[in-house]
Amino acid sequence: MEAPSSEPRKRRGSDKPTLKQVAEAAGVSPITASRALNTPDRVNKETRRRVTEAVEQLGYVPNLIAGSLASASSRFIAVIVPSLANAVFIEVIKGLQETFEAKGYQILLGNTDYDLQREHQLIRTFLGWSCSGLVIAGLRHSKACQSLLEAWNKPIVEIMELGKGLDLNVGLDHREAGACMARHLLDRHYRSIIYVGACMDRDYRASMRYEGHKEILAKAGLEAPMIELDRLGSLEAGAAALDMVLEQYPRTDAIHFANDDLATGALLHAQRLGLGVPQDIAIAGFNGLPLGQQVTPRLTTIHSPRETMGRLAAEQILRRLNDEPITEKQVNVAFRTLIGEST
Amino acid sequence: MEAPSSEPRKRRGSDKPTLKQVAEAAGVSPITASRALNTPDRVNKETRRRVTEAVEQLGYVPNLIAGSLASASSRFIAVIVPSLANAVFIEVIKGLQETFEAKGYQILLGNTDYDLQREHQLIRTFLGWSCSGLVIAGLRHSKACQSLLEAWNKPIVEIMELGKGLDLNVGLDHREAGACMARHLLDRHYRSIIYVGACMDRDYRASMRYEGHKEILAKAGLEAPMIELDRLGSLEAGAAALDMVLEQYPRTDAIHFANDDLATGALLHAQRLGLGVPQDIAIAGFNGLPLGQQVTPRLTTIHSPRETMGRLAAEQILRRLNDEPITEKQVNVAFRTLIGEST
DNA sequence: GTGAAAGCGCTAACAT
DNA sequence: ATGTTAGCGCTTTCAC
Repeated sequence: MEAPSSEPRKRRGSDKPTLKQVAEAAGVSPITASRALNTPDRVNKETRRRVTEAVEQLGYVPNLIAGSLASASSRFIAVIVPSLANAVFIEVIKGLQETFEAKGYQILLGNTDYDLQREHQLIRTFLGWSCSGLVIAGLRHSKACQSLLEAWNKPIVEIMELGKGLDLNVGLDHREAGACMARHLLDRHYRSIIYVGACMDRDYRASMRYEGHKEILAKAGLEAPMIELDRLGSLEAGAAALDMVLEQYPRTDAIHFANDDLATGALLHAQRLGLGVPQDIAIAGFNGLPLGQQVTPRLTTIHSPRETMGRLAAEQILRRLNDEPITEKQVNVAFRTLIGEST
Repeated sequence: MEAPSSEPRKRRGSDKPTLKQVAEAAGVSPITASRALNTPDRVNKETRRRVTEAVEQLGYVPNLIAGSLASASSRFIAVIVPSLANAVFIEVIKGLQETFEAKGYQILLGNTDYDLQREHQLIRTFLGWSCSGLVIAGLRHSKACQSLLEAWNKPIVEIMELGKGLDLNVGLDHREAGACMARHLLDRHYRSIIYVGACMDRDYRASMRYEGHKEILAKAGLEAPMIELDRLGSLEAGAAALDMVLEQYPRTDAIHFANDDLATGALLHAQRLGLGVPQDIAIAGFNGLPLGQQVTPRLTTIHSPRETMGRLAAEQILRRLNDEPITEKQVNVAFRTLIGEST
């Protein structure tokens, strides 16, 4: 028993082994143990062996939090998206995750639910984790967000849409994509073309595509009517949208949907109604999801390289973190038109 | 200018304001500032106001890493899944994410790619972040993993399949699900029934369903042939599988697919081939994805409540973290049979 | 190649 | 309700 003198207070909660204990077991100082684990080349081979052995024997797991505090960097990458319900963002995340994980970075995923307030909150939290970089969907943020990020001198990539942003940018030209599809529909001699979007205040990239669409139709001297659904894109919503179009614009010969979910839903619904696609009505989408390529007729759509976008964004960040030169701060991700039999 | 005496070395890299500076600006001690932010009720209203004001004015963002180190807890939840390519896991993650985010926990997502080695590595890393809890897909882990987790006394939930595991469990009874669909097919008087799975060494839950399927057919005195594809489930793979079945087992009258992707792919392909579903061949799936409910004929399948599973798993962890009683360590998530016109 | 000392920014423990 | 002190476990800085 110890003498009952006034002992200094202690508060180590967990009994997990620390680097200090590993060092003791290996007969070296903590800093050497640290080097043996983090920069093995700068340590004598024999020393290294003894440390590794002590690690094994004690079942030591490095406390990454302590390491991050001491080194003021965390190997976290903040990723902020507006929704997890949308397959598009999921695939982007997949590309990011794979690229970052391979380089030893851990993603911190945040979901704003299309709420700029929430976005700001998330960013504050993530900055608190001393992230090494940030990937965020979209170029539109709240004022507060904007200034928070401007003051933050770590790499930032804004993805999905093309444009000058805070730092780096990887995205596609939605206006041009919309125009591209409109041109295709005109080429096929459709003249009563309607655009159908869903919650375009949130999914404002869909309205960018509509702008491109409208512009092309205007050049051809055509009106560009638009229907906006008040719920997010889904097969069900697409089916409902077709009904609306048939009722409100019975003379329509082609529908340009804001995404493949809507378009495919409409296509399948047309079959249930006994309507011929494209004879009675042509249908086009956007995204190039596998689904649209498996239905008959195959959906005409524009393929957006989502996973690639994630990968490219991650590579840009990694380049910055490794002090490699960045040739272009703005990366225009090409899209590809998939012509099916639905138009 | 200071006297050129031997100053103690300093190393504050970033110039971000610290809690200490906030405290100074507010004219209180750091710990009071800390309390004003973390436990506002334990601080005088006026003091709180001054602190908040200082925070605003300095643009202070709390250093969560330092806080975690000091308090030995991080509000991180580790989530480990075998794949991000599979819609099933995405929806589970969605349920987890929403529930945890609402309570101020941050998910740390790890993807094993069905590699147990990788799983072990991820768990080691995540333990290093002092996670408050862990959610992991599946009951099968490597020996090393198992002992690492047994020694870790924080809440763990193993999800997807039902069974006694390390700690808590939220899952469904795959054997019973497979049996259930087999019974349905027998009720509909199909007798040449084949099971089609994909990479069932990885997706071993599909083979559990096959076991249930086989058992029921055996009771009816029927063989239960099985085809296993060597690539993961997808619409394309389902289409290819249908071709294989037609060639290898031409007398088949029903196919029980391991998942909806395969089943729907086969269903759409049958239409391309001019085969009647279910007259020429019946098709059943598993998962209850929206897709299968939008094709004609609608797919007969079993709906697994994936997002709910995520939510329930999160709630179990939260209960543990809040020291609330856990009534059942094992939660059997009910599935629902969706009878379409494809069988 | 190795080590001693001094912090990283915050909070638990123990006062008052 | 507020303050003082002593860490949390690691890495940086500087010295040998």
